[in-house]
Amino acid sequence: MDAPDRSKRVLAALIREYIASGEPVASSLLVSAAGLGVSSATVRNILARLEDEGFVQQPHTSAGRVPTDRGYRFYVDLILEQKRTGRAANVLEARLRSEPSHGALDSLLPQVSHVLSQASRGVGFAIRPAHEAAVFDRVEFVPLSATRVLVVIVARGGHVIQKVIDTGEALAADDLRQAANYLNSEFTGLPLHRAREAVIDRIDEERLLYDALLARAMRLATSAFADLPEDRDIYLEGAASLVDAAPGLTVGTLQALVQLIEEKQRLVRLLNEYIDGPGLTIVIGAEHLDPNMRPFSLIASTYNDGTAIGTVGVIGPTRMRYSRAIAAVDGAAVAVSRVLRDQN
Amino acid sequence: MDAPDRSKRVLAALIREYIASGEPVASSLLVSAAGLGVSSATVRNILARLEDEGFVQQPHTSAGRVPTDRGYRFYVDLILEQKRTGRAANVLEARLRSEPSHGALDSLLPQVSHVLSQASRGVGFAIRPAHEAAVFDRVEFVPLSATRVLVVIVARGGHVIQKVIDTGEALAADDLRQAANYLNSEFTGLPLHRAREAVIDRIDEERLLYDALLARAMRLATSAFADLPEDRDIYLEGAASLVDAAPGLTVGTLQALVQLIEEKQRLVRLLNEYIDGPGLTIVIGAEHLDPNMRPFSLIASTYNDGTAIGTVGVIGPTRMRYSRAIAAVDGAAVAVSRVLRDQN
DNA sequence: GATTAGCAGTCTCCCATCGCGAGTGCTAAT
DNA sequence: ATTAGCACTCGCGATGGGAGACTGCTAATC
Repeated sequence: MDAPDRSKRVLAALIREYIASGEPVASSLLVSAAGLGVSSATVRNILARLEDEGFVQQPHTSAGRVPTDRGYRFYVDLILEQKRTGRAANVLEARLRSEPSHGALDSLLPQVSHVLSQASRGVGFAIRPAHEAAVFDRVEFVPLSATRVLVVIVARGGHVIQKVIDTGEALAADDLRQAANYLNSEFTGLPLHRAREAVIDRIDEERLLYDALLARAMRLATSAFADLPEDRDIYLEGAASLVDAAPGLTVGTLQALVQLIEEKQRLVRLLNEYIDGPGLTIVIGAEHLDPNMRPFSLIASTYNDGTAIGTVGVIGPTRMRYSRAIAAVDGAAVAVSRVLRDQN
Repeated sequence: MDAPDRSKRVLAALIREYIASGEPVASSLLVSAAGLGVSSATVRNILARLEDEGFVQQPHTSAGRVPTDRGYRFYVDLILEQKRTGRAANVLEARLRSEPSHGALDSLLPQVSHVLSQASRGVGFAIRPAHEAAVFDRVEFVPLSATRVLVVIVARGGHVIQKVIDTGEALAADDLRQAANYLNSEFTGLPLHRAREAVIDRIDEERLLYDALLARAMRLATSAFADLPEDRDIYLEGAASLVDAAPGLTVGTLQALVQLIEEKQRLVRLLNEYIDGPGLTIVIGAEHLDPNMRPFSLIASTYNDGTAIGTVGVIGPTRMRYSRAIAAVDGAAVAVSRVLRDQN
């Protein structure tokens, strides 16, 4: 192993070649394609070594080599070392800013998922920050029928959460307005989960017993803040392109994929298992916990709007254009963060 | 053709058999399974005739028969003749009513799509009524930031439509409230599209020039009612089960399917092409306009809440349990309509 | 001691061949 | 009109052989 450097160059070249062609790569092809000044026999020796080490593998004895997931991991780490994220971020940022939109997440994220899907050969996605992290700004009650009320919670940054509650008692529009005013004067600025706790604490205070208005406000607040939908809006595009990669996929795998698209919240759960901090998260093939995801790689990164954290990323076949995809995901995360921060 | 009646019985039996087994049906099997008192040779004669007429077909010379799409059409029409919709509707209705929900569409429709997906071997879906048909009840403006306002339009029946608009001028909470009050007093009870027209008419009236409040209200109303999101909420379940039917499907077909799930609005567009009135719509295999949909059948029906019309239905392989699926879809439409009407 | 040319070996892929079995169509008898 | 009987057809799976693609190994070379 006295020329580990050359080994690495060969491995990288092989992976690039395989990503481009999809065919097992022969030693002779490596010699001509990647201009290393050695013979195919030498390359064969190197490849044999790489195979022992688990970076490549032969579909069958007389075939060329194909990267293993471990090989891809090496390649990805190599890319991460020399990453220059700048370009992609700037291009995307310019594009996002040029949008005739309010620059709100609603218009940003679909575009991001679109761009990401094109950069990889797979599914691009973009997920909103979770409600929990949001900061309570204001609540508004809109009466729908005698006892049903639409609760509109406005979070800092203009993000809106809503749900319908049943009050169990008939409330006049005025009652609702008073309650809203009270809650808005009391709880503004608290993170949502803190606000919920604060409401619960307050309920124990005795003066509630004597103040009907207060009591009503707190009852409303309790059901308004309870069970906020866990759903995080998620934009997703390009699933159809994954079907191209399908030939050779298990039925189970294909189903896992379809379920991921059909019930988007699954994706959120999947990501929660992996992401533990800001920055890039990359999970390659066999590194997946769910066996059905093993034919795929996941590249994700987080953006934040100053308070809350959202996610953007890509799911594609393990044979993915990593270099491009990583730049795109990383760039998208940076671009979205920047656009959002300028907003507030 | 002196015993067309027997032909029909044979055809129906063959289709039932094929739907159950998925295997080409042999003449001998038909004799034993469907108790017609004739020999297999006779059945073969009948089958030869049915094949000439295009109702069945042989995968290859020495195989049993498989129904054609035309055969399925015959079968479906047969079912429709003797349909007794009652049972399924009642079972489902009981189930929907027992829900601890507010009986709102939000909780009704997911359940419907679930039930329908189980009844067929495919995708069950349920679509909300289009906004356009909704009747305007009340509007509410919730300020988000200096110039951004959340518009909440409440339709008769408690259905909520919302969008964010940019007012272009800073408006105080009081301004917004006055505007809302004015709009609510003027336009309540109008169908949404009529309300929009009414606003436009009103703008031409000259007194607007002299009344700042009025002018502001109409400006708000204009952007509030314009470009209401066309998106019709759509609940969909069971896409993964269609993948089972996949072996033998074209890549294009599989992609069409995935796109239908990924971008649900496509389904709405698809349905718009077919549905022209209330009641059952059934499109079988080759009857589809989109070639990629030809491996599938679609069964849909409409429900209505007194004013607006929504859709429920099923998409599955042409080899579908039609009898069960039709009963389920029809029943679901009836059940949803009944539950909704009792609500109002 | 690393590299390389050359060559034998291996394995896939493609094609043709060949029974087997299933189920038909046809014919002749009822 | 129905039916029994039988020859026939065709798909399917197994078998085998030839071509081609790359490799691993050996022995020569720098």
